[in-house]
Amino acid sequence: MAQRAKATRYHDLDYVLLALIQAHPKISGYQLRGIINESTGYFFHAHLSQIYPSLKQLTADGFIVFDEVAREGKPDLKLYSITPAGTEAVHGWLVKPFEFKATRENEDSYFMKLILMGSLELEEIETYIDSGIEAFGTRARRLAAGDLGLELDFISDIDQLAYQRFHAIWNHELDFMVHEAKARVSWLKSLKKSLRGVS
Amino acid sequence: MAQRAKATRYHDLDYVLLALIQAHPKISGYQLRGIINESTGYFFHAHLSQIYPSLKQLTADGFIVFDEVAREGKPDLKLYSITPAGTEAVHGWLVKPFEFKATRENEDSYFMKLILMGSLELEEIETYIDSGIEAFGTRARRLAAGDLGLELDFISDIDQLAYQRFHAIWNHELDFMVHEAKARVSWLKSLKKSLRGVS
DNA sequence: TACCTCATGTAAAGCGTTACATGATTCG
DNA sequence: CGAATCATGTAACGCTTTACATGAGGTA
Repeated sequence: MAQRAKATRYHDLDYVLLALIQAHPKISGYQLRGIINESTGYFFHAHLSQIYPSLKQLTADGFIVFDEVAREGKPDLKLYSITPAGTEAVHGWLVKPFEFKATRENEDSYFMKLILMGSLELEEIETYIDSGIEAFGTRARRLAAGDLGLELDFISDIDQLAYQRFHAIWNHELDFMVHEAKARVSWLKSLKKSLRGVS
Repeated sequence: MAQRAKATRYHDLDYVLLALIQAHPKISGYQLRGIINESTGYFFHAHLSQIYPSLKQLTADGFIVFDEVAREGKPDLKLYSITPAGTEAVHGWLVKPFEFKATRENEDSYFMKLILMGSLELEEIETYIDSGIEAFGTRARRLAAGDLGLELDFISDIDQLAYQRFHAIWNHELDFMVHEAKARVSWLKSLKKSLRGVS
């Protein structure tokens, strides 16, 4: 029985690295961390101790290759570039329909992925944006309808003033979430227009 | 040499549980999960396998106590209530100045904590809100000034159209982040007014 | 002199998710 | 009849963060 290597499970980090290497060939792991944490750090961040093993794996899988630059008294500098297999892998990830969940991390993943889509076809980007318009629109409608979100029923046995304050804060928070979801929809719509202007 | 127990490190979950038990005495771990995941789930969520050990620890530390309700063929129902020591602990956590960082998780922690502040004094809540107004205001100003945020310098060696698309998306994203930070400031300001109306 | 940046990497500790164990009742 | 909800808890697994190891050069 042929021994097949245990299938590697790729994470967002793997694809983010692949996309960044594609946008900027001959880049080091250290530089990649800089870009991830400075430019996309609000949505996504990674440590070198995650990046190095990931690059190792991606190299072993033939998605990237590196040139080694010897430097005196310092560890060799490894400058990575993407391979055709790597290009295919990122593309596959980018066009794979996004799975929406009602959490902040999930929404941030959506925006992270969008940031990396510059080299796709316009149609592909628009399909992705449309999926976001639908998801955030649905969310805004549900929140506004009170189907989900903040409920105060559980508060009991505390004084009336505290109850009213909880109420004021939670209601306000709910309004804000609705507002935010709506703002995202209109943001995505205006991005679509901008991209049409570019093509 | 007296053997001192290794100091327990408390996490946000511990305080969230404490605050929710305070707002709703005689509550079970299972019910707490429901409240956390349904009402605050967008900002914060927890599994039962985290909640049960946390409640155990909080009980051992004297912050909460429970009544055991026997049920036929089912595990005993444990209904928790907060102790004076527990009340003091949550209060200390709530009034401890919030440490702002430039990540989404950190911002969500800020809003999570705010949600639990209903039983504080108005002044304490306002101090907390003011710290948020300052932090998000500074963030909005910095982003708008281009001091931090998205930089495209790293993109190279790719075709002109892709570059322009990256540019369009990233600039748009930056605008959105500025907008969002400003929206938070005005949201916090209007919350302050609402709370004054309640007192 | 002490610290930060560059540059690669491994090891251990900590935290979060999934799976397991048990079992009654209700809903589709 | 299977799945979900209620209800408590432990164990294993996996991912994330911090610490360690090495070392040059520049800055405060």
